[in-house]
Amino acid sequence: MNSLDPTKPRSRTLAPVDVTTIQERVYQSIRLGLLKGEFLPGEQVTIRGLAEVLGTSPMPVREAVARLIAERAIEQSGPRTLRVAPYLATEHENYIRIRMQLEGYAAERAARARRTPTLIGELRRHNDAMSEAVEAGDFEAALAGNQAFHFELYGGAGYPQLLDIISTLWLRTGPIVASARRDKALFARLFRIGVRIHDDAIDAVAQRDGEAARWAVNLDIRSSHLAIRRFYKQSPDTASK
Amino acid sequence: MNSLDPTKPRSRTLAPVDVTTIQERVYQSIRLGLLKGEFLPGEQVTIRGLAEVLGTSPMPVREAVARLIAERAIEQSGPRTLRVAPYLATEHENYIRIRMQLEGYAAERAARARRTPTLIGELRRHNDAMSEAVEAGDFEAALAGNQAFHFELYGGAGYPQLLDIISTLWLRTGPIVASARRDKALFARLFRIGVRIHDDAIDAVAQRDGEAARWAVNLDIRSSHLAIRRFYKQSPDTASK
DNA sequence: ATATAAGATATGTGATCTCATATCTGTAAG
DNA sequence: CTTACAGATATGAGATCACATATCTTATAT
Repeated sequence: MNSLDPTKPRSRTLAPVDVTTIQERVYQSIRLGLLKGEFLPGEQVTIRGLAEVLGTSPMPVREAVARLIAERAIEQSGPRTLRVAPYLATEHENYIRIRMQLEGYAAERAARARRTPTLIGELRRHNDAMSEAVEAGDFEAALAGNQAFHFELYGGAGYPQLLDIISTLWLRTGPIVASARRDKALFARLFRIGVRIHDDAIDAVAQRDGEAARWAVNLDIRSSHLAIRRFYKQSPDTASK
Repeated sequence: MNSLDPTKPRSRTLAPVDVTTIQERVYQSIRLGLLKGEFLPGEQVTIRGLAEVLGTSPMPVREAVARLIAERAIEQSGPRTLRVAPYLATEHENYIRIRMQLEGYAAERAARARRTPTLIGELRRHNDAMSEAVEAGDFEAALAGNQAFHFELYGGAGYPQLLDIISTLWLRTGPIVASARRDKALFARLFRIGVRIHDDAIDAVAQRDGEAARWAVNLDIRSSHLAIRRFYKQSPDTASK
């Protein structure tokens, strides 16, 4: 009563098939694209266009876009027009302040949490990867490393709900940060500073100093914000339009 | 060249028609229902069912629901099943902590902001309305008054983005708080305490004491949380199921 | 009376079609 | 060469249809 059980076909090496909905995969795909900087702030998108690029029909894209609109990553700029959230100086500054509150809190909690040893190892790993990527000029990898570092840290706080909210904030600021990588020099400088601040954050976690961890993260966010602001000040053409 | 301009028909008393999309109105309607406690935590909903109640086709509801899923107000509990976010003790506790951070911050900023005089008047008005509603036993109005008070206060901080995030958090905890009103006694007690704490918050704003405002709001959230937790502990049948 | 299986129903997902209208394109007039 | 207008195109919104399958009903057999 094993290979003859009709309810469970005899096991072959068939890999389990992906049963997630198309809508879900479309959503994740666009989300990743936003975080990787494959969209410019303010860039117009169309449902049919995305559907064609992703190789599906408009239907699943519509619902994925609806979700992204709810997360304020995409917005309706007119009666029949969708665009990636544009860069608006004061609005962005507001998001930065909120991020400092939330991510600072997450870092503080992570530093004071239990299982810091493994966490520290992971943080070091991500930061090293980021550092190497920056020196190698691989900005895409540096961006990914930076993101991995932050979410590893915040994940250490131990509540998924907080991570979830923070990630939607990254979704909004993602295209803005990522598009600034076109200024190679600025980006390299920004990331080198980032690596050093991350080291401070790691030390803070190692010493279980919540206050210092919060401070380091806030410095990281703030310094990144200043660089971004300068970038958009000198080339405002990619802004709202 | 006034009443003969064909581009602008001569003005009558015709009220401008509502041009918002059905989807948007459906979304707002469900959202309000969630905040007013017209849905129980964990309650199953169907797209076709909502469409019928709202008098539209399933299409607009689908996208509205997609948005609410992104906001974690509705979730998919199975392959083809949607439900209002259920009450889960630890998850709810996490949201409470996040709310204390964010709403405390908003209150602090509001207290330190400029135009406090008019703000204080509005806050008093909402709190009085809430108080009267509680004594009259009109819990729906009390709930609305409480909500109005909080958002008036947070709005005083002066950034819409923060208000936006807080409101999605209320959307998640809304059905949980609202459904607890079935215990009349508990609810009355909870709200009487709330009114007093609001008074403290108003005083803090009047004295521009940011720290005190944060403290008052956090106390309000915490005390509400404790009451809710007790309610669900004594009647866990309405929980996740 | 209970348990099992077959049939019916309900439901989210996806595709396709229609529609009103905003936007683009090209041509002709000034 | 510029401008204005008409036609064509593109786009989001909504409706309808189709489908796979989970869930509920019902009937039958033990």
